[in-house]
Amino acid sequence: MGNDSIQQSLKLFIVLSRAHRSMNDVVNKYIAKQGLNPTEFAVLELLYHKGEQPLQQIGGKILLASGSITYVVDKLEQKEFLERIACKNDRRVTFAKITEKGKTFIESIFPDHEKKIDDIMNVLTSEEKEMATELIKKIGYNALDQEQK
Amino acid sequence: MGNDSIQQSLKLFIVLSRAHRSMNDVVNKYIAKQGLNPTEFAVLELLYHKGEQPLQQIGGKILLASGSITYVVDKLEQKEFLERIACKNDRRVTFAKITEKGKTFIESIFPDHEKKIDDIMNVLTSEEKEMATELIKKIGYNALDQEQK
DNA sequence: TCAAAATATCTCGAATTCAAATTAATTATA
DNA sequence: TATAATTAATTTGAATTCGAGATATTTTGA
Repeated sequence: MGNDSIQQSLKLFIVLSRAHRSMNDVVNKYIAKQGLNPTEFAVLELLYHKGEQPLQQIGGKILLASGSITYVVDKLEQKEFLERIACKNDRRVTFAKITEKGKTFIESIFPDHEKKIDDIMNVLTSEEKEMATELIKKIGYNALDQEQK
Repeated sequence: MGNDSIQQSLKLFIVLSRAHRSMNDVVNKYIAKQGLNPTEFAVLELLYHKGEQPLQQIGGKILLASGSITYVVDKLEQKEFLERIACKNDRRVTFAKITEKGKTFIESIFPDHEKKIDDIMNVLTSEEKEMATELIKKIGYNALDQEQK
């Protein structure tokens, strides 16, 4: 009945939470082994794939508070994986740009990173992955809607 | 091909991550409105449903480092939602036990909390929820296995 | 055109989380 | 027993993350 439906929902909530945690633990463990924390990796990946970005936009894309960006970018700059570049037109803005050293680094770890994720997901058939993606997407969009309210 | 399969896996990974985030944002926002942080809520819920627990076991069940437990339990004790009780047999151990005030509090917010989750999940039919649960469970277990390696 | 208000961006300090060190108890063995 | 080694539990301090404030720019309207 209506009550069963709630129980189903709660169970799905818990299962999704646990899966996400386990999944992330695997990925983060590998990233940590490379000497990065998950946020640093996310920023570096973004700069590698999308090119140089204003700090502000980095925050928007990986959903990070602006204060955290300063800190993460500091770290990556110390490691010489990126450089800060002042914007000429707008003195409020600073760009972050991946360095050659950073590029080389990420290219050395990315294949294994993808393999880890594929190893996790390949417990499902191609059709199952398709279906899971669709169902979870619905949940995600609906949650976003609920958030507005 | 093999390459498509990887793309499928990566996509599923991202979709699951985003859904988890949106879902949690909804739930956490409600919890924050009640003056708790997510960890505090998790601890209180555990004590409410499972009875008094040694601090150590709280950490095990909600996957929290022992140092974090001390902090969270301090907070909840200040709010008078739980009390520390020394163990008689083993002087190393401290129990956390929910107080009447804590019980009353959680009973006042739990129905709405469950409703939020149900609202999110009910974008799926009962059959879809069943299927999503099974698929995600597989992913979660497999990730746990990968973690061992 | 200039001043005030609104907007955008970044950094600093507070809050949260975690890892390492500390303390206590148990077990093994001399 | 008594001592040392192992195991268990907690707290302290460091690392990370976030929210509020400081600074720079743009826009509005007098």
